Amino acid sequence: MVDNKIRQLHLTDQFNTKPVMQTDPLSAKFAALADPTRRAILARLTEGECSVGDLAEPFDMSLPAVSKHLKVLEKAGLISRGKEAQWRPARLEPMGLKGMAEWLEHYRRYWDQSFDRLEDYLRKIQKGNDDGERS
Amino acid sequence: MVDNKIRQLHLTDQFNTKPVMQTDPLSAKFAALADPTRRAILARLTEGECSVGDLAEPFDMSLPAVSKHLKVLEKAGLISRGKEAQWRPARLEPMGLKGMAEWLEHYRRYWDQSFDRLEDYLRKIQKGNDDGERS
DNA sequence: CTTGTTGTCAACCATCCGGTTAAATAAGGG
DNA sequence: CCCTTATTTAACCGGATGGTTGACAACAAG
Repeated sequence: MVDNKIRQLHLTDQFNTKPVMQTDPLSAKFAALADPTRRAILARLTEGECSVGDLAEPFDMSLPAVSKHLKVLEKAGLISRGKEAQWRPARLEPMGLKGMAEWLEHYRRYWDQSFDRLEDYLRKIQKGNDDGERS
Repeated sequence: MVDNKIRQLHLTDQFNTKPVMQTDPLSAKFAALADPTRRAILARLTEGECSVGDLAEPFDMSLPAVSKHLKVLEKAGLISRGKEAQWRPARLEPMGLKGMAEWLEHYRRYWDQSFDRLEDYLRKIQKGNDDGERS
């Protein structure tokens, strides 16, 4: 009970980003999009480059929070940041989503092409496959 | 100022699936894929229905861990589970990825179509857009 | 040089996440 | 019945995540 509180005394979040952390690029992209705020930010950026303050305005959320979201998106390669006087405008990184799109494309046949017939087919060969493997 | 935090304590992970937790379906799907193990499980399932034990075998990981991953994938609607004697085989849910594919499709033009020309274009209109908005 | 605006950094906090081990459940087969 | 096999549940642990507040850096303009 008490040890829970003591355990992490001098390691704060920004500090311990260094020790661990080797996320592959694809995971980083998926993780970045697994948050509605960040998806909304991306959507907003399709309308054009935008300052942090303007991005933060529609979200009931502090500025640092938005700043963190932007950092996540940037690390994932989905946006890039500029520097214009005291503004750090964010813009969409056009190729950012390509990796995911390619990954998804690999699975396209499972929903897209005549999937009702395919679904039957899948269940059939699946039955056949692992009946032999287990025992 | 912001009191939208319910903040309950003393709830362990399986138990507190009930109190809070209102993840939208799209976030759940992206989050589910933001883990290489789960993506590998999906890949494996394209080869056919598979038992938990067989799924766990290539990953140096305990059985409960795999079971949890499967639960995440199931909640995200990416797989479904069967019941065959004492086995609970998992199979790919063909329509599971469709939502994400549609979301991504919405951004397709940002990387796909003659993007080098488009990139220029983007930066241009972005500059123009928010010069007027701020100040 | 001071002041206001914009944004980040640092520390903190509660919850979530991905793993563990140990125990419980489910089903089949002597 | 008991035993074995397959899987889930429970409790726990440490790091990651998403938010907060407060301090500070950078720049523009009086």
